[in-house]
Amino acid sequence: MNAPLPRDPIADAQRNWERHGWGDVAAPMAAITAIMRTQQILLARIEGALKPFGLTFARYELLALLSFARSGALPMNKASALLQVHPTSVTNAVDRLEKAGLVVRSPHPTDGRTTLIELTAEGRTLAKSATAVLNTEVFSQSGFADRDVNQLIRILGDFRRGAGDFSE
Amino acid sequence: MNAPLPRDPIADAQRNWERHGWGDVAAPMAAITAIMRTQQILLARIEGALKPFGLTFARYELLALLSFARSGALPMNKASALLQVHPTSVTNAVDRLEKAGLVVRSPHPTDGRTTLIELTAEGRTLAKSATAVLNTEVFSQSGFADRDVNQLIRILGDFRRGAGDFSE
DNA sequence: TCCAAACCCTTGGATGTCCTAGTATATTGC
DNA sequence: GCAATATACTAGGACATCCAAGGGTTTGGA
Repeated sequence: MNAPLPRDPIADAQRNWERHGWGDVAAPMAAITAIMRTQQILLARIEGALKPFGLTFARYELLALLSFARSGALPMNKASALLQVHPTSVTNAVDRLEKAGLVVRSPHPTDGRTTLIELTAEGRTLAKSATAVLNTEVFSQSGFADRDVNQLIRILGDFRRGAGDFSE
Repeated sequence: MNAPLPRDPIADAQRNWERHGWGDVAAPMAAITAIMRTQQILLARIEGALKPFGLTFARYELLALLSFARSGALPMNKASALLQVHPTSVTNAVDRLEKAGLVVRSPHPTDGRTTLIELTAEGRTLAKSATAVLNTEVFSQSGFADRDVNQLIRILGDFRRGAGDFSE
């Protein structure tokens, strides 16, 4: 989009932190800010790749999750837990996916409180195509060295475990 | 919020990718998904720490940026470039900060197109307090090991440079 | 048995991000 | 000098996320 900046703004921020007497937390501040910016860049790439399918990342994630479920269906609360987003975000995504004919809501057979989300044939097909494009256009050219990918998986895995995401 | 999941959902996704014949991109997919989730966790912590100040992270970042500017003022387009967000996002943040009396818009002395954002005394004080809290409550207990922090800075720095953020 | 507590999903509201367009001001080039 | 192009900011709209609250369904203990 924009021309590259002459200097790394996050490295500058780190120097500012040090200069103002917060040297002991300047590095974690910089790491966290870098994660924020990296997420923003990656999300933009992903959304760009999904746009031709009329999907956003949030909706794609839900489709992909369903496509890996044995029956192609999951309770909404389970989807919320696995995607680690607020239940209302799932409601929102399902509303739009349903309107697009990619999923259907159906009542849970034994628990009246629960709603199942089910992939339609069209939804399953679209998920497959979108995954192929994401894989070839985004994930296969992530811009991370192979060694670094494994480092990231390990470091962020430790972090997420520490944050209480999973106990494994 | 929620109880920890029994297993890491991202590791599961990685296995699903491999099982479906996308083994060559399963690792980058997992790393990218982990970045997304980590960002979400960190953002929630930061927003929580800033809430008592009536600030969001977006608004805090702008205040912090201004507080490091020599004159305590910056053109909006410069802020947009340094924070690496869309100009309309800066407009939005400035609207709210101005309404809260933390910054003021003023015309650029020589360029009629440009608007300067300037910290008020109150804004400068609040930025200082908020920074202190963020440092002690979030950055100093990031949950990353020191070694990992440096790894992250290096890996994500390489990535951002490769993505065209800066040329340095 | 029966009511309170727990759980599930949805609605409505606040924010943030981006995109597209529109208005105003500068710069460029002929 | 003036028209065409580039820049800067803002208005309006689409989406996503979270929180708070409300209504229906289950569960569990008195």
